[in-house]
Amino acid sequence: MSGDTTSNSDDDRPLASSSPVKGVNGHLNGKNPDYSDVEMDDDDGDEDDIPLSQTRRASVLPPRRYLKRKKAAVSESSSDDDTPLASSPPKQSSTAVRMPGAVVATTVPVSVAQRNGLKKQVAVKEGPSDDEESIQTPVKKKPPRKRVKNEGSGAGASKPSRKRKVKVESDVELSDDDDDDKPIAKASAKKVKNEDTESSSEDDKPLATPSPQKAKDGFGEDLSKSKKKATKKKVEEDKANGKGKRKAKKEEEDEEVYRWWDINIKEDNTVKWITLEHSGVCFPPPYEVLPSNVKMKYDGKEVDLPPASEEVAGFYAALLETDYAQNNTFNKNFFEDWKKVLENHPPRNDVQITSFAKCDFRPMFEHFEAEKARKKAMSSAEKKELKKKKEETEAKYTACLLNGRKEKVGNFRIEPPGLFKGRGEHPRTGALKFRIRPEDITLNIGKDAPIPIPNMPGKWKAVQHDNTVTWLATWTENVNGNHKYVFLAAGSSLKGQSDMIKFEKARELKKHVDRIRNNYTSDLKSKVMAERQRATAMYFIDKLALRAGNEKGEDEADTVGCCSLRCEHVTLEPPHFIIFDFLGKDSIRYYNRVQIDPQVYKNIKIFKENKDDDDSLFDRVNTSGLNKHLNSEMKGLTAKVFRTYNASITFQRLLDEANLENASLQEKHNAYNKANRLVAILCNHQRSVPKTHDQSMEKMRYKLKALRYDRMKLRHALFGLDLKYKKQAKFREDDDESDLELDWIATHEENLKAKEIEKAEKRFAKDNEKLVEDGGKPQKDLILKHKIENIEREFKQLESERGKETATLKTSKTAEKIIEQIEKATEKIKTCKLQMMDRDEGKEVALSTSKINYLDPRITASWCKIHDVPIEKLFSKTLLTKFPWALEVDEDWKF
DNA sequence: TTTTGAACTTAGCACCGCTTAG
DNA sequence: CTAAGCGGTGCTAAGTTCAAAA
Repeated sequence: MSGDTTSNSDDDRPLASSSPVKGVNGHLNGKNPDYSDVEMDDDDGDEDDIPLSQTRRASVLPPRRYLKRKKAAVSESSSDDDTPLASSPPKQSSTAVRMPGAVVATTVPVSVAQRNGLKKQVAVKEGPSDDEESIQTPVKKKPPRKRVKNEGSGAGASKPSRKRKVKVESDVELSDDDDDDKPIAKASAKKVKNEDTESSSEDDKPLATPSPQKAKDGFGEDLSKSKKKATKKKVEEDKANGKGKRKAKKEEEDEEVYRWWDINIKEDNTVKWITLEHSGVCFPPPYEVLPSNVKMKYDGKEVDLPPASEEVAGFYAALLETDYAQNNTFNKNFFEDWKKVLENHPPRNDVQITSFAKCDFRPMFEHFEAEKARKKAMSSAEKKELKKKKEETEAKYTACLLNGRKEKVGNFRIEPPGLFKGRGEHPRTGALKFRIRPEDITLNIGKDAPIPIPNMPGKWKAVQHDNTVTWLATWTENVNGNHKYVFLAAGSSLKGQSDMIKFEKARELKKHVDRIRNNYTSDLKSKVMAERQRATAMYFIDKLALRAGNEKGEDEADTVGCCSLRCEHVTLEPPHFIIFDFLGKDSIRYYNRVQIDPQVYKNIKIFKENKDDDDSLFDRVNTSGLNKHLNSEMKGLTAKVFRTYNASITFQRLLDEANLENASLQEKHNAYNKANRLVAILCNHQRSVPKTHDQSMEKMRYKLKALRYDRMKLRHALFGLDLKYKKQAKFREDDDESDLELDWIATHEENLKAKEIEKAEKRFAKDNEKLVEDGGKPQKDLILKHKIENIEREFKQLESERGKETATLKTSKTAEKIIEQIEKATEKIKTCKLQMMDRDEGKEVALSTSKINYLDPRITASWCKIHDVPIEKLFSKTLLTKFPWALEVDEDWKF
């Protein structure tokens, strides 16, 4: 651990971010210390023009950002003195960094008009290539982008999305034709049944399943072909050496496995399916009114709510004991929306509800709790029965028919109504999420497929047949106007294919990454502001795996990513450190202090000059421009590919680096998890510390101490046998024991005694039971008493030995035996310590996110083969079904 | 252009059922 | 056998990306 800063600034690997530690704070601050230094190594004196363009200050900011930031507990650290750069612009910048051409600009707040004038100067000044960009004005008007998506209810029925040009059949055929001589056809809908070998399936391109495959399978090009061969070979091998058997068996269970990965996947798969049949979506059951004795109170009086408003009240009541109920925004939004419902469905007993504070939802809450308890208390048979019923009603929704093959559907259950649970400081959190009806839902389904009947009264909003998209149903959620979709499950071929394409794209980046890095490294010194900023942003995206960072609207939580970073989110610390502190996706805090390239350091300093805290750091960069540029570096490259690439390549490297010669299974597993964890830290995948964490740490600490105690006793006993051992270093008291205070020992021995006694009593009782059962009579109580007395005596003895270096063991042993035990104890202590550290370090790191989304599963699969680890140890069942395409790689496969 | 829309991936958390320690 | 603790899953929010609309 530790590695706070960046021990490894090796150029080509992501900086290990210091774990998401909180505190740290080693900000040296002080006023711009060594500027000279920074300047120094700058061979190109091109600074001057940069700041210039920089000077315009934003100004247009909606004040809210500012306020908001202030609140956001995040940036406490970076108070005034740490940020010498940002705060008082003119003062420093003008003096410290002198830039001839720019003086005017920097010292004087520049108006638009001036800017234009300046621009000219600037351009001239630094060499020929100055371009428009460097001058351009309105830096940062933050687009008051307000997405007023709203009530999706509008009429605008569904025109078959106007997405990418919808390629249609003709197109399909086309691609078919040209790119394959032969194999495609055969490859197409090959259903591999258990024993079905290649040879046989070779020719029976089953027309049964609509020949569709052709359309989309068929990858492209070189790569695909060789790859396919490889896979095939592999399969044969497996069969040969017996693994085949296992596989065959598995497949038997699944009936047919569609091995789409044996077929070439086209990168351009605009057409997603040829035929599609499904049963639509499953609506939640209607609201059931509460028993008449359960009523909320208003101002102490019971309120008789009609179902509609009772339901909403219930949504809130259920959350009474959660943090949501402590959140003012949440309460406000809920109450406002609830009042709207109340207007149309007022209490039947004429209570006027106007004050949130007077509402008492407790009775409802308690009723829910009771219900929960009741459910929990049901016999397991009843539970099973219930579960079975549910499964039956849902059965038809769980799968669909895609190109004639059965595929699992993902989220076929329509989200029940409730209160919107926005994360972080979401302005809309707590708002009422309406019940979705068929009228809200657009279905997407094959032309010839029967149109499903909704399981609640109503008619679909629309039914379309767009085979260029993968969703089965969609609706617009009322709170934020976001679109929701029903997609296939993660294990489906469609998802699998795009997953595989994703990782292949990331692997492709390997071939270009050196070049791209060279390019942006030299762009770090570009005279064009926009390029310089872009290069700097790319540096962060690459080295730190930051997200792209789109602009966000006013009615969303204030979170940022790379492009949307504001000055307040980064603090420079001489000589070459930067501290990031901002809220990212899901309002998860990203805190990282890292050493950065001196040029980047210098750039950031420049970018921050003359800006306010709430001004955009990269005012000339946005995600679409960035991605456009990335795409020009490599086809299909976007910011997120870097995350995938860096996560996977790092993972591969870490695994390769681990020395696992004759390691135990457990050790291998640990090594794997460690690599996984480092990646998770890189990607800042956090989780909230488990509620029981402190407690379980405490337990482990105690256990550790107890182990130390045991070893101490053993040592003492050894000395009792022969003092010569006392001289040997390995039996000397080590630090481990130094914290065994007498107090603690006393308590511990007390505990041990209590346990012993309890055990004795239990055994006594049990023995008696047995005796009675066998027709005998129970032992006398006296026996137990004796036993207990014995124990007491034992512990008296221990007590007398406290603080002394003597010990009597219960059973006398030889020195060898004791030594052996000591060694064992030492080992145990070590393991326990490791376990503790592991647990503690991992308490806020979520491993699963990277496993599911960022780590190429083939890395794991091949690693398992190399190290003979059953993959089930590392991949859960869902992961295994998600990655069937990855499990067959051979062991020399590398990301 | 810039903004909005659409579609798809990525994310953390609550809850549940299965182990596992006791 | 029971309670606790844990990983796995379902849920749905919150991102990214690309392309059409304004």
